[in-house]
Amino acid sequence: MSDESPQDIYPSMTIASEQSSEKIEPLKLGKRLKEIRKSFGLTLEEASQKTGLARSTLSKIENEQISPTFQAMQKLANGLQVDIPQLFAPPKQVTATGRRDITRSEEGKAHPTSTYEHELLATQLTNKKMMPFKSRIRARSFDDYGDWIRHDGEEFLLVLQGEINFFSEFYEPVNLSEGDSVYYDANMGHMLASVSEEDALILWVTAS
Amino acid sequence: MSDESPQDIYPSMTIASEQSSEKIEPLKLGKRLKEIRKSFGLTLEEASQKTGLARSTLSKIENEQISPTFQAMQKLANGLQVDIPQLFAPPKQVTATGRRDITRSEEGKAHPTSTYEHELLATQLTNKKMMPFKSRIRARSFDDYGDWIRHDGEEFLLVLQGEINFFSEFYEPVNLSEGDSVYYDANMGHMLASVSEEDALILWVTAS
DNA sequence: AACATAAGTTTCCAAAAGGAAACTTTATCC
DNA sequence: GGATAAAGTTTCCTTTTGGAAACTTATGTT
Repeated sequence: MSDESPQDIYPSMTIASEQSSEKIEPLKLGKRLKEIRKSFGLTLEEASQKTGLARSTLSKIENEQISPTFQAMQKLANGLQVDIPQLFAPPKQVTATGRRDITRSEEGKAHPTSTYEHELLATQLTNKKMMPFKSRIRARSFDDYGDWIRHDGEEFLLVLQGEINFFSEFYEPVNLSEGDSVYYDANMGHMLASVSEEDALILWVTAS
Repeated sequence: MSDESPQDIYPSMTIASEQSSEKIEPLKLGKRLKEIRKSFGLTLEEASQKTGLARSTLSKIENEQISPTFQAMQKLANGLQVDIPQLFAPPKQVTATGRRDITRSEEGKAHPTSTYEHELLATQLTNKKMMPFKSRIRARSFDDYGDWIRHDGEEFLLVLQGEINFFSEFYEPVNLSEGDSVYYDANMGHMLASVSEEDALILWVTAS
């Protein structure tokens, strides 16, 4: 489409390819924490308020002058709303350098079935970690499907328009209206139906 | 154990309204550590040798009399040959089997900054592959940010309301209106600003 | 430029963690 | 059961962390 490839503009984008074998991870927690804080656009003071740790303590952790206690890390994870494991995630290699794909409203790839009508998004990019698409929900009841839908990975779903019933194998059906969302394990049988007369419109994103 | 349905595991899955967002995870690290040590059939003395931590220290950690430092946890993970996230994983179900989390409109965890206002979704589930949240974009120009936002993983973004400018390091800025979406490598510097008078509302999902 | 203000760092001290050894409990002989 | 050895806990003390405030470095603003 209209998007030029980044390489053309910045051909020498340097991606550090750290190919160290199995070493004792230094695990730059401090650096990592700083990244996270910055990515939220927080100052030390703001982070301090959210986590309940002193400004000075955060500074020292970030600069690796001290090693936070478990309790401190709990406060960090809690206050900054990241999973604790995320704090430990080793600095990942960047495989996909500077890519993006824009999909204009109504321009996705259609993919109609009797119950859904999928509009795949960001189809220009392959090998993505996530697969986003919008769907128009035609189904009106459980019976419109043969069986549970079930596949690998996790799924996130947000209602864009209308109102749906979200059925799932291990739970009671739930009613979701515009703006509501669900996150679930897609191996668990699931299924959607529009509640109202109109078709419902939803966005969902899968990752496996 | 295997035919336990999620209801048993998550009996009080509150669909209606999960109010108390102020729960600091208990995360019985001590108990967990003891389990791991026992599962290897190690005594405190042996574990001490493997980890380099004193017998007494291990005992105190297991009995939650002290909270280990990050360094201590590295030694633990290293000596016992488990990765750190595993130390935090709940004892039984390690992966997200048959789980789900519903977030009602406007009920996410607020996370305001001067430029964004994040509403985190599905916060009940940890260790997710994706992290979804809605944001109100306050920023009106590039200058409202100090620098590019940049972090690990990939990001998907959909405009729910309003109109935004999507700036990114290697491309020209793009205008996105309601229904438009972008998928991009989050390591590439990026940044958003609302175009119109009103704040814009977007959904985004990150995966790393 | 000088000034004012905010962000980040360092200092100093109270509080908590880590280690050596003493102590208590549990298991294993006879 | 009593003696013995091993496993685990507690005590005591040193080292390190965490917080308040002082200090230094950036970022405006006039």
